[in-house]
Amino acid sequence: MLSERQRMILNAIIDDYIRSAEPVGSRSISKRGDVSFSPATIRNEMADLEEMGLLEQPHTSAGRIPSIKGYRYYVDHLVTLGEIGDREARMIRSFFAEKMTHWEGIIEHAATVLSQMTNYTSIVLGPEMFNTALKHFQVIPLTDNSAVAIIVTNTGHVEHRTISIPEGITMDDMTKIVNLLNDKLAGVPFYKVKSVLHSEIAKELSRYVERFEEILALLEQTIDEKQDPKVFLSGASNMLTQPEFKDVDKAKSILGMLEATPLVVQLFQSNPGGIQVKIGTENAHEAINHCSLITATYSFDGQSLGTIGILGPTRMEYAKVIGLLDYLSKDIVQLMSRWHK
Amino acid sequence: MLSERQRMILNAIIDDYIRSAEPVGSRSISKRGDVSFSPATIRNEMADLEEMGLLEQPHTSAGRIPSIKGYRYYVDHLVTLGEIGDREARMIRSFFAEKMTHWEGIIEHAATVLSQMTNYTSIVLGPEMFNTALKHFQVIPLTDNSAVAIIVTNTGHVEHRTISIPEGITMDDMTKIVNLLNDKLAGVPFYKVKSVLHSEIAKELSRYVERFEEILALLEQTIDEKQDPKVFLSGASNMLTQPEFKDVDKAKSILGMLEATPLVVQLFQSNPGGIQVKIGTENAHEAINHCSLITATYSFDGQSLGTIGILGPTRMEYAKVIGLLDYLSKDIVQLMSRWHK
DNA sequence: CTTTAGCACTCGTCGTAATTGAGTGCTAAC
DNA sequence: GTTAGCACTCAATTACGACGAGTGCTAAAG
Repeated sequence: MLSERQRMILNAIIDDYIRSAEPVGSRSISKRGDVSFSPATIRNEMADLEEMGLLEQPHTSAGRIPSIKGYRYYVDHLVTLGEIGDREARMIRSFFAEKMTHWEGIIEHAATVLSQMTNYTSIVLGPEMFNTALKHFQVIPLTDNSAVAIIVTNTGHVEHRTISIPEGITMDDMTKIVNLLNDKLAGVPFYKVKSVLHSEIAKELSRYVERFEEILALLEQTIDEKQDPKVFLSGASNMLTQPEFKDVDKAKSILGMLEATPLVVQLFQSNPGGIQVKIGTENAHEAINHCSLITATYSFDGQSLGTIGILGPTRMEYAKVIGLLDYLSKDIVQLMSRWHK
Repeated sequence: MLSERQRMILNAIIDDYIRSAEPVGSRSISKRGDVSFSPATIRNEMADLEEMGLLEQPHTSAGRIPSIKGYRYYVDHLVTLGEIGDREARMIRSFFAEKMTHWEGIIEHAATVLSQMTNYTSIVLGPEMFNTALKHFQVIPLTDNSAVAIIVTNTGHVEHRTISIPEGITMDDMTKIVNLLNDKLAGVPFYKVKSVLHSEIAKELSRYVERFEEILALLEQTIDEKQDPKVFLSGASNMLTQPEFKDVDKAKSILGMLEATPLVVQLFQSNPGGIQVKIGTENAHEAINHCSLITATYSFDGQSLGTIGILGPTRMEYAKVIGLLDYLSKDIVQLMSRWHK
């Protein structure tokens, strides 16, 4: 348990360090308005805080910097969400003024705006198909032996793939099957599609169409294909602005990791919804052990539409970022429901 | 005009510099097997080459490095396309073994593979809709007042947008219009869509549907919407491997530029098809004045399907990259035609 | 006339040493 | 419990000399 004074000092140190990126000493804390004790007193408290593991010293004769545990305490107990600044308010307003054409577009654009507002990197994860339901399925012939298959989900998400059509299958057969699938599969969530296909549809289909297995297999594969969620990065170069990554090797390992979609997806796992903060080594990947990741999941009507994450150094402006993310998330949900009212 | 010996020396210097990233001196050239003259002789030639603007000296008492003009000469006259290495051959083979589901996917994946093979950054530009023709247009209702509009081009490219449906428009009217549009617009190239809409369709439509203008305006806007081509980056972090960008600021200005889609699109303008090399200041943007960009446009059936660019330092392995790009481009075209045979 | 050996000169790089100063911990006084 | 004073530590900065790679020029050799 921390005393009131200790909390003030911890707060002051973290604030200072977030601003300056340099170890902060007792003197500079003492000179701030809010903690009016002498450097010596503050030094004593600082030693205590260090013993508790909330602060650390890069070397003797340097000031203190917050430890992971220190940041954790700060985020959990100390941070007060800042007001949205003028500049931010303007950016958000113009964000909502733009015309949006896809779900993904909204989230992506939000991420771009966020990375500009914060000077950190933002990461967007597309929606998981898993929980959504099929709305419409269609095959559009392209040439004699190729076609485009299009899948629309109830959230308005669209997937498409080019498929090649086996020799001897007529477009007519294809259409029959696609129609039947639409009848039977509309509204079925994707995780059930496979079983419904086999239990209800296969038999019925056999009456209408010859060689139905072949076509069905093709379509099943088309609908069911697992794929990594789309990952969209914005402001990755902002990472290079941070003094902690002035060392190219560190920067490279982070940027390199961000380019590997599956690794990024891992970072976002265990997402209980709402806003979540992962600090330093709390993150799933070693490359960002000196970073913090703040994530927000946007859902509408109970279905996750995507996740936005802001990645910065552990010394990141938690108050600002959490505030923005929170604010924006409410606005986005509102926008979506107005759109879908 | 260069003498045979000068060309050999220039070639040797550039090769060396590409390998080592360090200014190369007369001695080290002389010690290579292929140019057996004394350092003094080579120094004389080097001074001449410098006078011609093909080489430059970072400072007195350093070796020479190639100038932009030097690289240009090298690329235009000296470079001999290397054979594809074992490792590369294997990667390309496994690339073609994977199952592809969209056009874009092929090009994107090719870019990923290229960036891994070369350790440079690869940039993919999606196809220009402009030249393609409409294959199919469809509107799929989502809720009472929203729908997904889907556009399929004759190249198998799919675009989609969510639109909101004005109060009082029935799905029935919508369907009628969409059907008519499909009849009339199928095969019409996009740059003509707008005029065809107005000249041929508007009048006919007025017979069927009330409030047709409103719907038509909506759909026109949907189909005609200009948008920047998709830009896809791969291996951007490879940039940080290059010793010339160990300075974080330089790296940041490059990566920052790569994140601005319109700027990247500019870089790719003036693309006559085939393989093109832009060296240093020949590039459209200052941020990559120390980079070279090698681009290849992939077309099939006369229509551009996308462009791949490889971005590296001016000191880049031209022979290897041009060779790979050339090789891959032929394979991709072949794959596409087999797919569409 | 071309090529090459020899040599003085330039200038960036590297390693070492000296200096500086921010910050601490401890002790003793308030 | 708080604070002033002081000795001590250690990273960062600066200064300096040695080193060496590489050049340009001159004069001799082919």
